[in-house]
Amino acid sequence: MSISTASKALNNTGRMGDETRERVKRAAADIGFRPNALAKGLLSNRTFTIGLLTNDTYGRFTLPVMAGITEALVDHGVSVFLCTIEDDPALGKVHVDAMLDKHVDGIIASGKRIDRRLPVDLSNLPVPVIYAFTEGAPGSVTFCADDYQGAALAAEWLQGLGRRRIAHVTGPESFVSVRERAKAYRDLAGDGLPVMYGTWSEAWGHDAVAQLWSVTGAKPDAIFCGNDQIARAVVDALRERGVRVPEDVSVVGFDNWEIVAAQTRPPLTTVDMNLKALGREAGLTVLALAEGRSVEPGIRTLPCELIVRQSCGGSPGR
Amino acid sequence: MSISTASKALNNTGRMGDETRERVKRAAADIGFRPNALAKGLLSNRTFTIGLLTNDTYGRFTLPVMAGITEALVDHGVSVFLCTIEDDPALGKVHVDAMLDKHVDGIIASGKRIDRRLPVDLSNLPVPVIYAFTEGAPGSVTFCADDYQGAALAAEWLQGLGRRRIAHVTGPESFVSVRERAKAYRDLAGDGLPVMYGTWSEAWGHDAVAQLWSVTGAKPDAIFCGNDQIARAVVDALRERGVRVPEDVSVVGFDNWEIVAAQTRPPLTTVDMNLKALGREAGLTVLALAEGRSVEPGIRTLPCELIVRQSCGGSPGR
DNA sequence: TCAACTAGAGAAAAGCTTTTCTCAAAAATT
DNA sequence: AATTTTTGAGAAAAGCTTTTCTCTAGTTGA
Repeated sequence: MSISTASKALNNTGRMGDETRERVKRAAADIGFRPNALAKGLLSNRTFTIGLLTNDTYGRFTLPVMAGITEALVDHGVSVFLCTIEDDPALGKVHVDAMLDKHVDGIIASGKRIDRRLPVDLSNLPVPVIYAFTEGAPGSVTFCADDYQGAALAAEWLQGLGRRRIAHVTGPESFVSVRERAKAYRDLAGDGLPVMYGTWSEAWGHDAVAQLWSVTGAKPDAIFCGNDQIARAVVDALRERGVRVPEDVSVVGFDNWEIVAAQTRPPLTTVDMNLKALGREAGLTVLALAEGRSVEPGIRTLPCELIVRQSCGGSPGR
Repeated sequence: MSISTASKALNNTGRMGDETRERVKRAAADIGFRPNALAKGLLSNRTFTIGLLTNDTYGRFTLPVMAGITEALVDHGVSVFLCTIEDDPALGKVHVDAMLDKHVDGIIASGKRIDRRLPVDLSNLPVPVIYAFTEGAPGSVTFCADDYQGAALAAEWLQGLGRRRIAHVTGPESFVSVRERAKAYRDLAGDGLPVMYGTWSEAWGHDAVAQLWSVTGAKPDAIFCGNDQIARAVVDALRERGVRVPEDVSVVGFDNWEIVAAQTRPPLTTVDMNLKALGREAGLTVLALAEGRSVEPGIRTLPCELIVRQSCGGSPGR
């Protein structure tokens, strides 16, 4: 039995007797034969391997993205190198070089905010690069969540519940996401209340509540928070003041970070950016590029989703 | 110029004139030549690639371990496939098969508790397997944190601060880690107070405080918690009751999960399991095995470390 | 001046698959 | 029965490096 015949039998290519083909397959199964992906890759220029580059050390955003990528690609036999670079250009280069040496089929760059680049040059690489939840190079394919739509979802939900004096306590104005969310808030629910910019910390959530409740006059009946950590602190601060959530004030978070949103009392109604779906899209896109299919460049915005828990009142159906 | 001469020049092997060697190197640098790792791997049976298998979807434990592995191995040119399998044996097999096809140099299995196996058979694999923060097969190399020592660290710290009535609020007794920590607590500080087993949730932390403060008589002057989430809830519950932390009661957590420990008010003094160091050791060990060096099998226990913040009083120097 | 070495460079094989080409034998056609 | 066609299988090359072996030309010593 020649090697080439065996190869053809296993790949269902070439022409040969059914009996021979079956015999080869059985024998291969018997000895537990596994084709060497290295040899295959050497020949086909496909390694069924991609690299995921990120500077999100905690994995807050990258892990869901990664889960999506893996979910989409595992069926295609693709494995993922995860490379965490801590805003260190040298480390970034080392990892990218290692990935290129290993002939990854493509690279997905990810991060922790959509208006910052990774500290590494990914232009003119011999493999396709796509960006997910990080700023992409001009002319590249970039996936990100629709902050405006997500914030609108929150604002509309609060209004649908009858809330009229809605405050917005959010992160630093330097973030594009913050500005987008604030814009949606102002367009839909910003009736006179100024947006309160701060930091992404619980401390800021406490502070903000203190500020809101220190002034005389009507208090907000809802607070839309820039992320779940702020929302959690807001809920805690309100409770400490004897303000009931959700009876007196509804609170909405952003991110749907289970670990925070579900542990808050009451659990947070919050906006989910669908990072897993984003990862899936990114994975399928990089695969398409790796296979030579052409993909329209540009920024693809994926819709957010409102996860209804108990911090607003209302129920999933409204 | 022949290919073999070039190869020898670049690898500093063979004998040839210095001038020739330099010329080759310069030319290689000029055209940006990168040796193909696939071809190299085909020949040497080393791919400089390892797989990290885990069922810890949130990455709470796996990400620090991964960071350690990467840190230790990136200098050796090793890249890491991260495969998250959600307690799904079929998915596990798919990932392991994909890794074997790609001829990883080794596999590190990790998880979210040290007394559970991953739902996938890693025995009799053609590559070395080592276990980090998950239960290993008999005769394997396993790394884990020293729960007893870590808990002892906490207990001794509290005693050193003059605390005498120390309570222990922890997770489910079914966890080996819980039992180990409770043992250390009882050996060192369990003067009559029963260990309070519960769940790994903030709700349980609140409950436990309610229980402790509902009985008449002397209250604890310190609470050693089984993880940071419980500790956080304990601190919150105490504050809500008007009990001052750390003046009236000292609280110690476990895990040093920054996201929780640092956001708690006051920030938590807590036990760090040094998962990054654990990852480093695991990485170096799997590399050693891949290189054919022999490694003593058994369970390697790495010491924990106390991270002093403000929930106990005291200062890093005591 | 000739023999024996040595230095430097190239040729070839190995590692594992897939694919294309070739070839022999069997089947079908005239 | 002879020729063409089809079928099944093997040989060889390609993909990229490294390593071992071979060979030529130049050098050294007698």
